[in-house]
Amino acid sequence: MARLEDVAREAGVSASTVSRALSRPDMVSEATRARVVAVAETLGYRHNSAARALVTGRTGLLAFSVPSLANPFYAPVLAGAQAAAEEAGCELIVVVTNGSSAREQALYDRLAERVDGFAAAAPLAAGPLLTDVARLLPLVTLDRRVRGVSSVVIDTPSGLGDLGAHLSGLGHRRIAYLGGPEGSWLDPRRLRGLREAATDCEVRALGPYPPEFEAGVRAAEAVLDSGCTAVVAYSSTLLLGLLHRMTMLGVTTPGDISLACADDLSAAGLAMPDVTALRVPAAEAGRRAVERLLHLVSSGAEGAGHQLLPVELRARASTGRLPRPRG
Amino acid sequence: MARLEDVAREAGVSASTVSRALSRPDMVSEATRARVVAVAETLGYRHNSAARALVTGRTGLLAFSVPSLANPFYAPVLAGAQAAAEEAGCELIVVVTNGSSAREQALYDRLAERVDGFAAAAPLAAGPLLTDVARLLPLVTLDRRVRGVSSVVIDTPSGLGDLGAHLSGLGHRRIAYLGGPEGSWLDPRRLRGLREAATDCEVRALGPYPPEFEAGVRAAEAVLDSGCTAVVAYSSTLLLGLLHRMTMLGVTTPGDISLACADDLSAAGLAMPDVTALRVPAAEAGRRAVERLLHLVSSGAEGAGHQLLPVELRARASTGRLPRPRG
DNA sequence: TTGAAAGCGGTACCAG
DNA sequence: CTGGTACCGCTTTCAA
Repeated sequence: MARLEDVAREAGVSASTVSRALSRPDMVSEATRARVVAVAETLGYRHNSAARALVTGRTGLLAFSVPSLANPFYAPVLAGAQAAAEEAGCELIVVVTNGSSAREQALYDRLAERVDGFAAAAPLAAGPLLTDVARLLPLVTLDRRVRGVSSVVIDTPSGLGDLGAHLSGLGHRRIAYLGGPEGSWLDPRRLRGLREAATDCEVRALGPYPPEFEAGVRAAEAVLDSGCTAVVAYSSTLLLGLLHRMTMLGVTTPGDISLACADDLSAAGLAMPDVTALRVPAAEAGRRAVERLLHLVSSGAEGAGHQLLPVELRARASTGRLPRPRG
Repeated sequence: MARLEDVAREAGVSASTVSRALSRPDMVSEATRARVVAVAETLGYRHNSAARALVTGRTGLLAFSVPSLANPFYAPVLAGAQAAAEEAGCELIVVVTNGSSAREQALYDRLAERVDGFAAAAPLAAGPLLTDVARLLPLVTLDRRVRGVSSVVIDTPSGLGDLGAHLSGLGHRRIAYLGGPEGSWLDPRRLRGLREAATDCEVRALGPYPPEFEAGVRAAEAVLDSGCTAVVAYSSTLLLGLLHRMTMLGVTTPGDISLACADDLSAAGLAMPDVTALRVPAAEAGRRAVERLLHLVSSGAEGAGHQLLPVELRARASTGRLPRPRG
C-alpha cells in the first residue's frame, strides 16, 4: 500500500507537504496541492487510519448501541445515523445490547478506548451511570433523557396525547394501552401522555410486551377481556400481531374495536394496513444523535443539549366512532 | 490514560516485558506476569488499539454488510456475527447496502483500509468484482457463492425441495412462488429447488417482491388470481402480509389455501402463527461467516472454503390437503 | 510555503 | 526470560 512518503517522492516534495496537501489544502500552494493530489490518485494512496489515529487521538469510529435489531424501528434510526457518520468520514460500530444493562455497561467499557463517541438508543443503564460514562467519553442518548447527558428524544409522549384526544373525541371511554418492553424509559411517559389527554377515559395499562408480532397475538385475549373499545399499542410489530389475531377471531376494525399504534408503521415497511399511528422521525433522530455526537467530539464541549423531535398523528381507518356494545 | 510505559515503571520492568506479559503471557515468568497484570489493573491500563494496529497491521475491526436492517432475517445473523467477533476481541462495523451494488462497491473501497476483513450478506455485486475484492482483503460472502470467494450459504434451495415434496404429497398441483428481492442470487435457486421436487406440480413464479409486510398484502390478489392452491413465500414478512390480507378477505388457511415460508419465521420474533416454514440457522450462519473471516485474516490463507448449512422443514398447520375447488 | 525532525504507543527483533 | 532499540505511517511544531 502506498504511503505518504511514496507520494512525496513521486511528487518531488516532502511527506509533510503531502500530509498538508491532503488534509489541510489551504496550507499549501495551489500548484503543489494539485500535483500531490494527482500523484496520490495515480498511486492509489489511501491514508492509514491507525497511524492517523495514533497521532491525532481520533479514531474516526463511533459506537451506536440499540436494544435489538429485530425491532424494525431501529432500521431507519441506524440508516440516518450511518448517513450522518458517513458524511463526516466516520464509521459506525453497531452493537446490540439485548436489553441487558450489564451488557450495556460492558460495551461502554470495552469500546471507550476504541471509539470517539458513543450513541445509545433507549439505554437501560441507571441514570447516574450514564452521567459517569458521559464524563469519560462523548455520549448521546436516544429516546432517553438523563441529567448531564446530551439526548435526542422523539416526543411520542405528546403524540400519545394526540392519540388520546383522538380516541376520546370518537367517543371511546375505555382504552387499552399495550405497554412496551420491561424497563423502557419511554413507556410510562407514553402512558402518562395518553392518560392526561384522555381524561374522560379509563386507560387500562396492559403489559409489558416485547416489540414482537407474537406478543401482539398473545395480547389479543387480554384486550378482549378488558372490555376496552380502543387499543393503543407501543410498537408496530406488536400492533401487527394484535391485528392479525383480531382478524382471525372475526373481530373487525374499527367496527368492533379501534386500533392505533404509538410508533411508526412505515419502519416495518408498510403503509397498507390502514392503521392510525404516529409518524415518527426515526431516521432524523438517528442523524441528529450522530451529529450531536460529532459536535461533542470535535468541540470537546461539555454542555448537554437536549433535543425533542415532534411527532405527527396520522388518523386512518383503524380508528372510528365508539361501536355499539357487542355481545 | 495509562500507557505501557507507566505500567512498566510502576512494575519495575521494561515496556517490552509489559507488552509480552499482556499479549503473550507464555513468554514471561509467572511471577512477573502476575505483577504486571496487577499493576495494569490498578492503573486502569487499556491498550491503545491505534498504536497496536499501526505496528501489527491489524485493526481488530471487521465489516459486515447487509442489504437492509428492516428485514428481520438479518437480526439473528448479525447477533451470531457479533458474538463470534466479540469472542475474538474484534468489533463489527455493520453497514447497510440498501440493495445497491454501487453502494456495495463504494463500501468495499472505503472500508478496505480500515478493517481486517469484510463479510457481505447477499451481495449484489458482479461475481468477478467480488473475486477481485477477495484478492485485496479477506472476504466472505453469506448466502451467495462466488468463484474464489469463501462463502457460507444456508441451503434453502434444498429446503424448498422439501417444501415442494411436502405440498405435492398433500395433493397440491398448482403452487405459487412469491419471489424475493430483485437481483437476489438465492431466489432462482430456491425456485428451482421447488420446481425440481414438485415435478407433478405447476409452479407459478410471482414477483419479485421486497421482503416487506406490505408487499405480502399486495401479493394476495395475484395469488388468488393465479388459481394456485398453495403458496410459498420468499420471506417471513412477505408471508405475514399475505396471511393478513388473506384472513381479511375471508380466505382460510389451510382450508382454502395452503401457505408456507421459504425462510425462518422465528427471526421475526414469532412462532405463533402456525405457519409451515423452514428452520434456518441464521445466527449460526453469521457466526460461521465471521469465524471463517477471522481464519482468513489470521492465516492469510488463500483457499476459498464453501460451507452449506442445512435447513429443516417445519410442517405446521398452515399447509394441508388439497382443498376442494372454491367458488 | 515548505522541509526536517520529533514523537504518538505499541510490538518485535536482537542481545544478554 | 528480560531489556534496549528500531520502527509502523502520519501529524505537527519549529526553522528556514
